[in-house]
Amino acid sequence: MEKRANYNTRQAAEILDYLRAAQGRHVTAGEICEHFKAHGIAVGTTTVYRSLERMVEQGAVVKYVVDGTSGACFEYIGGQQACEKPVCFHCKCRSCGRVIHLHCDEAESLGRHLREEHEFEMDSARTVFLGVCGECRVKGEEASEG
Amino acid sequence: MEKRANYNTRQAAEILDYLRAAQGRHVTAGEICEHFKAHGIAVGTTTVYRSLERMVEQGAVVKYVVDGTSGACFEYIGGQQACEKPVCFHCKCRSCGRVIHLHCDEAESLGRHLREEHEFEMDSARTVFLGVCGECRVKGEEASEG
DNA sequence: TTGCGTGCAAAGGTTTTGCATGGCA
DNA sequence: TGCCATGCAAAACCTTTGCACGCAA
Repeated sequence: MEKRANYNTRQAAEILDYLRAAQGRHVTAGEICEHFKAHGIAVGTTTVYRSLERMVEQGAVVKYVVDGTSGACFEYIGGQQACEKPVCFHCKCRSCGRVIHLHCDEAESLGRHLREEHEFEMDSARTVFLGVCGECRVKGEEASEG
Repeated sequence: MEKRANYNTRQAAEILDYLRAAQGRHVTAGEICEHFKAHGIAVGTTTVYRSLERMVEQGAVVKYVVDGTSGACFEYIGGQQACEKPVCFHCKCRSCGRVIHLHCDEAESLGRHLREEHEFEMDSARTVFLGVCGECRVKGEEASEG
């Protein structure tokens, strides 16, 4: 289905492994690089950035910017697109990292609106709504981070 | 009450002027610096960043981080009340990279829906709808892969 | 051979920090 | 006088680019 993924190189596999193991957490490119360095895993910085970029393009990974100064965050969502529903949105809590899956009409109608009124074709599989979930809001764990 | 705003310095006034004049548009710190330089207005880079930071703290300005590599965007909202109305949404074309800014009801109602039905408080300032813009769609530059 | 992924080193851009100066209450 | 904003220069960071090498088809 997908164009041949580049996950068959050792480096890409390492990156994906790390991403999978960290699922539910925010991971920056820098963090991955440090991890590799600390564990003697030979994967260069450039490769991390370029591989991540490809994975995002291919939809296996999503990228978002939580804070302009701490680097972009990446998250593996590769297997999550196996929803029967045609449209699936993801809401990610940036406090606890949990991802909520949505199949609601409102999101779909937003997509329709964007397409019809703004000529923008939203890619639901790759769009992540960032925010804070109910639990974390109650706990007031939101705190800081500009 | 309102801690004395730092708008009484010439520099802060210049920044605010620029921000007001650009209302409805997103402005980066770098853009402001360049503008000052181009017009012979003496305001240093450090001051721009620090003033912007204060204005954000004081609520006169909002800061968006749409893309980690192009600098944060700022927008003057000084006169507006701290209402439930999300300020702005962003649609990013992953073909040409352009970012479309939205202030539409549909996006707001999605935010409301998420809050009421899914207990999810979407952070509009950091959520980016990924997709393809009209122009690129027409050009068919997007290519398959999906 | 050809194409793609890799990696080092260096560049590019944004934002922050250190330290001293200047203005206003 | 005291506090805060300012500004220059340099540093710190994150990310991208140029160029050459190696591996797999």
